[in-house]
This record gives sequence, C-alpha cells and structure tokens, in this order.
Amino acid sequence: MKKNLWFLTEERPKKEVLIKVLEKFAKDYEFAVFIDAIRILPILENGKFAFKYEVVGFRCNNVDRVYIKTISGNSSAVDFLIFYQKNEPTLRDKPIYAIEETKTDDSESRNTGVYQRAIKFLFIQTYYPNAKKIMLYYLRIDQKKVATSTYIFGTRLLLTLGVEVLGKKLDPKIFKPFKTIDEIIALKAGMKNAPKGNVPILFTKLDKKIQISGRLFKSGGLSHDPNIGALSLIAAALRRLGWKGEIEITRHGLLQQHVEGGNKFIQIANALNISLQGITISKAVMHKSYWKYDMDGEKLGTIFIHLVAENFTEGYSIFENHAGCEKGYFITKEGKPIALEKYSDKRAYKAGNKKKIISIPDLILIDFGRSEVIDVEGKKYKFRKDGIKELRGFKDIEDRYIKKYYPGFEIIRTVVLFGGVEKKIVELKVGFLLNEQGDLILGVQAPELFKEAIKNLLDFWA
DNA sequence: AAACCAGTGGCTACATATAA
DNA sequence: TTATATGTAGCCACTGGTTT
Repeated sequence: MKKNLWFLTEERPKKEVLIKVLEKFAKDYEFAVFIDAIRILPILENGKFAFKYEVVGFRCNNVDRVYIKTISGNSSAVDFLIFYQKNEPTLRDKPIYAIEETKTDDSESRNTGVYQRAIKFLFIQTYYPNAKKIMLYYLRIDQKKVATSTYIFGTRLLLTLGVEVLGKKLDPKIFKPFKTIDEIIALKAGMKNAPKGNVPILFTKLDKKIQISGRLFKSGGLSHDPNIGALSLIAAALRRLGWKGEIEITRHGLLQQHVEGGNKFIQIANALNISLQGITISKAVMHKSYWKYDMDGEKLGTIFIHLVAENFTEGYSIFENHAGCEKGYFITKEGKPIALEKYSDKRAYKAGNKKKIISIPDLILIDFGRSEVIDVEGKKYKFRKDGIKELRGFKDIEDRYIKKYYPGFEIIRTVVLFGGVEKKIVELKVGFLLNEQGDLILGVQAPELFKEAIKNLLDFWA
C-alpha cells in the first residue's frame, strides 16, 4: 500500500519550498523522483472545498499523492510538518520533518537570521523528538559571501542540536556541531564585544554553574524574541553536551512580575532547568498538542483565492502578505522583487503622524489579459466591515508601486472573506467568500479573474 | 564598512473587560 | 445576554546606534 506525503503548514504553500522538500525527501529515502511543473490544486467534493490541496506535476514510485492542509500551532511552532503515511495526519501521528523557513540572510539581520526562531526547534524536540529538524533558507537575495560570527555561532549551536540547514551553502570546515562546552564558550569569548550600553551574551563557567548574561526584558515584559531564542538555544546545546549543573541567566532585566505568565521562554526554562538570577521561575507546562487543523483564520480565504488564481488562470501574485508580518516583495513586470517602503513620510510618522504608514493589502494579483491589478484584503466573515474600510487605505501603495510598475492597468480593490455559513454576499466590495462549509461564493462585482478562476476550478472537478 | 545587540513595526489570535 | 473594546502574546522582518 503506497503512502502519501502530507504537508501541514501555517502559511501559503510555495512551489519552491515544496520542490526543495520533495528533493530532500527523495534523497533521504533514496527514492527516485521526477519533478515536472508543480501545480497545487484545491480539492473539491460535491462542489465544495474540502480544505485540502493536492500537489501534482511530479512522479515518485514510493509516493501515491502529496496533500497540503492548513494548520495552526499551539505554541512556538515550525512552519511545516511533513508526514509520510497513508491517512490524513492526526495528533497521534509523528512527522518525519519539522521545517522552519526564513527569507533572512545574515547580511540583513543576525538577530532574525539565526537566533530569533531557534526556540522552535526546542519545542518540536519535546513533542516529536524523532522528527528531522530543518532550517530552510529561501533567500531572495544573494547569500552573504563571508558568514558573520553571530551566524556561525548560532548555526553551530543549531547543528549541535541536530538541526539541518537547507538552502544555503555552508563551508563544512566552519559549520560543524560543537563537541564540548568549552568550545562554545571559547568561540563566543572570541567574538567582538557588544556596543556600550548593550547587554552582551557572555559566559561565566563556575564549578557547578554556568552563567550567561543576556537581556530578556523588552517593552514591559519577557518578550525579547531574539534573545529568548539565543539564550534557550545556548542552554539546550549545553544540556545536549552533558552539562548537569545550573544554567543561570544574568543581566536579563526582568522583575518577578514579568515572569508570571508562563510564556514560551518560561516553558523552555522549565524543560531545560534554566534559572533567572534573582527571580523564581514558576512551573509552566506546555500545551497538550503541538498543532491543530486551522478552520478559523482569515488566511484560509486569501490563500485559497491566491492558489486558485495562480493554478487555474494566467494571473498570479505580485505581492503577498498572508501572514501579516511576513517579509513581502513587490514583483515588477520583469519579475524583479523589490522591498516596499514602510512609510510615505518617515519623519512625520516618527513624529507621531500614524497616517504616514503605507497600508498594504494581504495580496495583490495581476490579470494581464484584462490589464487589471487586484488589491485583495482578507478578513474573517464577521469582520467584513473592517475589510471594506481598509480598502480605502491603499492609495499610497497604488500611487507608488502599482501605477509606476504597471502603468495603464486598472486597479480594483476587493475583500476576500473566510468563515460563517452564509451562502450569498450582500456587500458589493466583497469579491469572494469561502465559508466554513467550503462553499465558494463570488460577489456580484467580483473581479473577472476571480470568476474565471472559480469557473475553471469547478470545470476541472466536473 | 562591518558587525554587535536593542529596539521598532504591523499584523493575528485570544482572553478578558466593558458597553449596549 | 450579546456585541464591542482593550490588552497581551506571539509572529517575522527591519532599522538604529555604537564599536571595532
């Protein structure tokens, strides 16, 4: 009986990522795989979306089908969980891969390129210790020629925990797991000092205690993401290399009242037995389950329309921001990605004029045939009025980018909704609704691209 | 100029408080 | 009782100031 591959993800599945993972899977399992042109098809049952996508356009004798489903994590969860089994994964099943993806190279940010999300691999370790942990770089810029010390330090810590790095070329002579605790301490001690006024990450090794200095306080609480990642990563590596004594964080900047919540760092501190100088850490337990199928988020709607448009019409996305904070690029006619400015007038914004920020849609689609650009704002059904209101704010991005790079195109603004049980749309500004039963509902004034996409999808399954 | 760490920004989800 | 407002946690990426 052939098995299926299941991609469970919090984001929009990207073809480039799917291909990388398929190749990695084939290599690890020594399967032959032939990848043609990947296509992602929403699966319909009785004309309704089954909240499941199928990936086609490749061949592998050991894989029957490849499915994608949208999930959301309960704690600090990785971006993709991959299962290799016949049936749809449940919480009792074990993934073969846990993959965290980033677009950040260390030339852009040391903090986010390596430290910030390391904690995710510590969480996955406690839930699924046998899943292969992968840090996947999906760089849109050239990789930095010479790696920074911080990047080398952080990556070697990840390697020490058994994390594999994909999508980057790493010199195996430099990037290797640490073998001893002293090696970790020595490498950090040899790095450049932190600027004055900052709290440096430094080790003090005593007989029965290793102290690590590092700031954890940020904006009123324990929320300094990069250092939460860095310090828990270091502690995990020390434990992995056999340190049984105390691990104490110093100069963290926290007061007792800041640690009462049991946030992700406190959970990991419990699991790894980390202490905070001068503070008692409360008992905190991790969430019972690592993930759940997402049947709630607005992204279900925008991801659906995005994939239908791209796979069933000639249209495609020139900008996307499904996750709200994901790094987004605007794609020009020539296919060149450009980073968007955040403010129309930065000085005025910093001075307090919050209107000077450039509002961005969740998705921008291009319809070359009809010379239309479609700004899409995604919302949950019950918040549809907010979505309609937000459509008014897209003048800046249209003036600065769309009109400049796509002159002569008509710009359409529309709202895409997910949720509810309604079977019709009243509001003219709503172009498409995917309700929670999987009904596909077009608005009266839906963009032609939407109509074409849904028609082709229905025809495909008819 | 490169590289260090701190801080900011914008979004969602969720829990709780307050108003209708 | 229900709808709306508010606050916190979390997510991911980028910017800023300072030192080397």
